[in-house]
Amino acid sequence: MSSSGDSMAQADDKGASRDTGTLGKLMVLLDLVTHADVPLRFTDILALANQPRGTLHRQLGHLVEEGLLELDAEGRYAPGLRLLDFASRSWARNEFRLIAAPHLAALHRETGETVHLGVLRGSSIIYLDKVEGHQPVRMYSQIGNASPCYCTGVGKAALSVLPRDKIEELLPGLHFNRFTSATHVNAESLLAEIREIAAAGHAFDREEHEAGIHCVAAPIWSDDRSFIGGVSVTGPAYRLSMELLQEWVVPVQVTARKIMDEMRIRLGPRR
Amino acid sequence: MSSSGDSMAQADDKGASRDTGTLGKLMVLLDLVTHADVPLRFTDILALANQPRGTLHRQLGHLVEEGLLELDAEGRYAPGLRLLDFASRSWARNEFRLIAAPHLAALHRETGETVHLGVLRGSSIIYLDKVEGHQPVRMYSQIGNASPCYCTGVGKAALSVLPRDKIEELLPGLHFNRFTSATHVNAESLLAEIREIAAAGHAFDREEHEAGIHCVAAPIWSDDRSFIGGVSVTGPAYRLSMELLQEWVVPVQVTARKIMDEMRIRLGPRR
DNA sequence: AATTAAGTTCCAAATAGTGGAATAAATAGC
DNA sequence: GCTATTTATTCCACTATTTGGAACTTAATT
Repeated sequence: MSSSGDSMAQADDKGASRDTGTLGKLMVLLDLVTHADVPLRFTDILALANQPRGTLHRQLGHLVEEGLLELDAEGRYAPGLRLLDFASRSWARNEFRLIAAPHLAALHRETGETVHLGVLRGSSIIYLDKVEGHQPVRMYSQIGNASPCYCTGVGKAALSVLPRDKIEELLPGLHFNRFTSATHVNAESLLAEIREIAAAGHAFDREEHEAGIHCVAAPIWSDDRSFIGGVSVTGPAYRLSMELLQEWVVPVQVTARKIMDEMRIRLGPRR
Repeated sequence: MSSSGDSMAQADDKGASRDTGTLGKLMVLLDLVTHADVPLRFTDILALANQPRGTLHRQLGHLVEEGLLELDAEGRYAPGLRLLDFASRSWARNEFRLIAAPHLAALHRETGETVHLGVLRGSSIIYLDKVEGHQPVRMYSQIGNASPCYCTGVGKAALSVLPRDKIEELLPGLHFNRFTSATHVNAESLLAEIREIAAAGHAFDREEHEAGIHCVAAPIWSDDRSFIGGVSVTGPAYRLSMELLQEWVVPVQVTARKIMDEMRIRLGPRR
């Protein structure tokens, strides 16, 4: 549940809003309401969205009518459940996840720790799958979550295989949020580590996103780098010592390799 | 995984499209692409959407740019991963689910079978949670899925507490899809069973949606009936005999009752 | 190389969105 | 219980976006 409230994991570039006309304006609103962690009243949204009252009112009305937002009896707006239906289909059909699933399970068996699969979207990592120990997992608590790329193992691994020009496009747009004392807070230190990761072929996260959580990750990419993600093994710092993290480097890399090999076969080599 | 491909679980009423202007048109497209079970090419969508080429092209472009759809190198459109981020937030914050979760777990412990929690949205049941045995659940395979109301235990239980006028609004819009030989295929037989269910306070599903699957469900509703859902225990027909189903009726009803009581406390009595 | 199909761009006309202001409804204060 | 104040909703002349037919470009096929 904890990491669910990461105050701001920008799902994509912010500033220069994309030119998607009416849709773009509505998506900004949807983002605003879904990223808040309590239902918002009309006036709250009015303040955040700076738009004229009339306009905002109609826009919210449309979003509600489409089931993307829900309006309760007390006049508060919350994310709508239609989003779940869309998402379940998006997830069920995702080819990358389907290919990776058995390899994640194998890695989980080998390490006994939680395994994550993530994809780079804009400057965020979207978690696509998770294999966790023992009890039934509250999956939505992690899957689908967008987390920043600069403070997660998968994120930093992904950045390490991003072409130079794409990195330079992305860096200026980052808003560094100091989650812990170990979080990167500027592009320079991040870039320096990215270079080390690129050379080593694996990334660590030592309590950069969440206190007490360690992680080791390896990147996954398509030949043309149009697709970039990563796989990681995560666990509590007291259990995943530096020695143990080091020990999982190869298994994680091997898993990433196997997934990439299978992608090349199933999705064709060029991409 | 199986029920994930239910060819058509209409997420809401079809025919008379709601008046949500530009957004409505785009949502129809998004629905179209997410409900297909393979990625669609431009021409495929052109045929399904009957819209002019130019218009469709721009609309798809906007959806892609916003991350709601993804366009691969071969020119095929698939659901976008941004949908996952929205959904994970929608799910994580859903109060009904949060309230129900411990009661579902208790029911699972008592019965040892799979427990589902669903909400009525339009003429579909959207599954909000699932507690399943043993191994880590592939949650998205069921959670978030929209299934028809007329052939699921939760769906029929929900209909049984829907006010008369709402039922009559809903029935004509239903498209009965014969999933098995036991599926209701017309409003009359459905309505007759709904009345029995209303009197009894519980619903059975005996292989109406999926062959070999039995289920017993009880409705959950807010005082003003603005919110309607249900809880169910599901399992293979060979194990859940008619006798055993009968035996779970009370536990399922008690669970529903407890959830409703807690909703009244936490969300206020009127709704 | 020619032919067909698939995808992309263009722009005047039609439509839908905008935003300020007025109205209505709900809350709080007296 | 009435008034003041905050909050939410409706209205409509003005403006911006969407529309859709056709022309154009690119890729695949014969």
